[in-house]
Formats: sequence, structure tokens, C-alpha cells
Amino acid sequence: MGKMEFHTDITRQRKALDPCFEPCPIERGMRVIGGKWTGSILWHLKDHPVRFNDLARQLGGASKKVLNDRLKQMEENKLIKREVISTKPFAVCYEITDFGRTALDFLEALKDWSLEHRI
Amino acid sequence: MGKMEFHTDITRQRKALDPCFEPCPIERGMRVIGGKWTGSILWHLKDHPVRFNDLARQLGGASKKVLNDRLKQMEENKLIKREVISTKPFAVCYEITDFGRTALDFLEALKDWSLEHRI
DNA sequence: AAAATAGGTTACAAAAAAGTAACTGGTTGC
DNA sequence: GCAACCAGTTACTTTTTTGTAACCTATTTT
Repeated sequence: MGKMEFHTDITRQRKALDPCFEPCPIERGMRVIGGKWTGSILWHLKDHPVRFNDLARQLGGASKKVLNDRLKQMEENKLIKREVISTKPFAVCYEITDFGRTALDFLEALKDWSLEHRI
Repeated sequence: MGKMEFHTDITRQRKALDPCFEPCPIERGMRVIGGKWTGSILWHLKDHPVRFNDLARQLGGASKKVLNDRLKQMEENKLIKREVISTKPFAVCYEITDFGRTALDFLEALKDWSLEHRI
């Protein structure tokens, strides 16, 4: 009935062989690249920069807010770069960075894996 | 700045070139492999099956509930297999499936990417 | 002048994920 | 016979993520 508080008897406690208290590299990588839409956005930018509303249309399903949140996060993580072009009606372009490009192989592998296993 | 290719330019094209209404393979793959702890769990199982509480200790940080939820989901997705060994004090082992194994290359690539870029 | 476009922002609601603590029911070792 | 182990389950609560809709400033087309 009573709660089992942690007694001083450590002798019988089993220890983990290799506990990972910190998120491991896999977890950390997933946080950067695994967010919803992140992969898709990067994929859409791989050939050329894309403008905000075009991206919104291409990713039919992501709202402007979500898209905007994600773009900001991706910019912070240096996966993409936001560029304002001061033409008469100003335009904004999002383009993939060199760093962002380093994730493409990996995303392609994921894409192939998904298709291969009909996920 | 170089080339500035707008694929939908200042021409009034209000249609997306290739809208993806369905989640694309990258998104779908992420849903299977990208959940919190999923990658780590698979990684811990790659060499040999591991028992529930050992896994819990190794992944110091995941509660039993979360671990259990994740294991069930991973079993549903056929990434792992739950096996009950009916010894006197019964034991439960989680082991990676052949399918789960197909994701390891990809996870290793992610791990290397994270380490390489100090993520 | 009205409507539509660009590139967002804001306030709020809903849903999903994650975490906490207690509890179960059986077993083993002391 | 009590504590600790195994492998969870249950009942919540908290946090995070995601989505909806309206709004904004400025320009441009009809």
C-alpha cells in the first residue's frame, strides 16, 4: 500500500550496463531532421530556392503557421537560409544551405526505405 | 547571389507545380522510425535481444510507460518482436526483426551525421 | 474601388506526446 | 515474511505540437 521509497540498500540493485542519460546522437539527429515537415521541406528545396507561398502550396496540408514555425526552426538549425529579395513587390526565398545538403543523402535513403517496404 | 531561379515566377501561376497532399515517403518513414526513443531502442537491440527492465535502465530517461508505449508501437510496425520465455521466473525479451534490421544502416548514417556535425 | 496576392502574425483550440506516481501479481532471495 | 525483482498497467497531469481562423501591411491586377 505504501509507496516504495528508495532505501539505502544498494547492494541488491541491478545496474545498467551502459545507461545513456544524455540523448544519444541518433536522438539528437532526429530532433534536427525528424520534425514534421522538416524532411519534406528540405526535399522541396533541393533543386532550387522556393518562395514561401509556393512552398505552402506544394506542401498542401501544412498551414502557414506550421510552415513558418518549421522554417524558422530550420533556419536556426542552419538547414536553410531565408533571403529577402527587395524587388518592387518584395519576395522571400528559402534555400537549402550546404549543411542542409549534407542531410539529403540520408533523406533519400529514408525515402527509398519507405518505398521499398511500402510504408 | 548567382542564379535566382523561381520556378513559379512573377507570372500569375496560382497552382502548385507538384503539391503533395498525402504525406510523402519521407514523412511516412519518419513516422515509423522517427518517434522519440525509437531509434535508440532499435540501436540497443542490434546486437542481442534485451529484456524490458534492462532496456529501461539503459535508456535512463524513458519511463516505463513511455518505453512500453514505444515498444508496442514498434512491435506493431514490425521493427521488433516481443518474446516471452517461460522459465520459472518468466522473462520477456525484445529482439530486432529482419525488417528492423533494414533500418540500421540508415540509423548509423544519422548517428554519423550527428557526430560529424556536432549535433 | 474591390479583390487577390505576398509574407507573414496573433489568439486560441485541439490533439498528440510525454511524464508521474501508484499499483498489480507473481517470484526469488534472505 | 519482507524486501526487491520482473514486466508491466492505470489514472492522471503536464507539456509540446499542430491546426484554425482572422487579421495585417503593402502592392497589383481587374
